[in-house]
Amino acid sequence: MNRSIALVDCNNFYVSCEQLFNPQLKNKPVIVLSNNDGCIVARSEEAKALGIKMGEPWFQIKTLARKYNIITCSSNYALYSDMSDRVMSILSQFSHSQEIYSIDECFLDFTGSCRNSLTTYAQKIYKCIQQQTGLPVCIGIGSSKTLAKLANHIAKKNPSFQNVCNFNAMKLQEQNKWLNRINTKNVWGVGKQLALKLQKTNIHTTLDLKNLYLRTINSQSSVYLRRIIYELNNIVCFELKKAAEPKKKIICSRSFSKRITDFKELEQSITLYVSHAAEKLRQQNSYAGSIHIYISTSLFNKKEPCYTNNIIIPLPEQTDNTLVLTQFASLGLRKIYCNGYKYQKAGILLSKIIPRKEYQPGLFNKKEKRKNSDNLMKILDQINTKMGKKILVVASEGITQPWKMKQNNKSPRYTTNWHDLIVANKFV
DNA sequence: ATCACGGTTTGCA
DNA sequence: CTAACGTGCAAACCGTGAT
Repeated sequence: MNRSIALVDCNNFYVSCEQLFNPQLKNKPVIVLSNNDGCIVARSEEAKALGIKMGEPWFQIKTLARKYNIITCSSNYALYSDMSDRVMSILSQFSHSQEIYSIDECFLDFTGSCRNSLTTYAQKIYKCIQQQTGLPVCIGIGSSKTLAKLANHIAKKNPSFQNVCNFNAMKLQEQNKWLNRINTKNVWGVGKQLALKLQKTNIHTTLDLKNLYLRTINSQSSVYLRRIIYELNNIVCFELKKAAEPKKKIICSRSFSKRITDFKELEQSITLYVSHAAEKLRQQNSYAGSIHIYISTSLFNKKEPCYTNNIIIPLPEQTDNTLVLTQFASLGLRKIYCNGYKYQKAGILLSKIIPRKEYQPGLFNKKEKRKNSDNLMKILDQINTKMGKKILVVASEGITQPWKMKQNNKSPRYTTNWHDLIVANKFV
């Protein structure tokens, strides 16, 4: 049976969230910046029209921004993830199967529903999200995830579709006509490099790629590309993932707002990152067997002396204990730290991750010790959940963190923080 | 010749 | 006045030592 898979994607999600709580931003060029106010990660339609590109470094377009009165926001993840939760929760009510793919998009399975009515049903979903959250979304429907993504792309670019594009309600000829207008680099899983490679073999449009189907059996293309081609031909290769699979690696890294030379400050940042990663580790019920620490000077600044170093520390036994992990992290940092450099970035990586239930204690390990550690972490997480994040922290995170990322223009956390809401209201 | 392993690079979103 | 460019993850790739 042909599947009916929908991809729901919020339009310019971060910008739309900002506009929601500050209506003055509507119909204006607005952009949202990445962490540390580094690069552009979201643009309103008006900002796109001015030629501002995704991923561009902010400082490079500063003059342009001033000239056109482009409104610039730092990213406010507390706000975006809360709005995302609301959207996802509403969407979950429309389907028996939902995969949350990213902060602003999810797949819904509609296989089995009546085909003719699915477009109308999607319109209803659109209206419901609009009414209950105020956020605009687009919905693409196709018989595979890859096609759903493409249908969504078409709905986004062509206002005549009124936010919904349903490939499954379209004649094959018409579908192909649309695919022929889309460059391969817009296909899910095809990036800059693969698109270039395809181009060299004279494959330019998504229809070209789709038509490789019959010729692909013994071709040199990778398994991954073949799956994409199958999916374009209505054969499902990527199923919806019901539950998030546990991560095999957990990374936490940040750039600093100012260059760090001091060991103590580097140690603070590393401690913070380890705490964060360990929290994630515990959320997915895993232990890590190894921790990786790395530090580096700026990759872009050619004038300053360059130094990067890293160390991998195998842990004597797998753990999720923040205190144990931070201790090993500090030891590692001491080994790779070199005095006299201006550090721009630090990060940590947890690997050799195993499910907690697969843990095998060493021959001489005391069972109680493990139990105590588990309980301590449980209480730590419970307190931080109940009393607010960061009520309990490891002391070596430091009190003030002068290196913390730059966010010069962050909006209030309207939906998750009373204090922010009160402050916001005073200015209205 | 082949495999497992682990570090490094590449690619994508 | 100057300098300023994000993050997370998996898969592919590649060298090494063991069998």
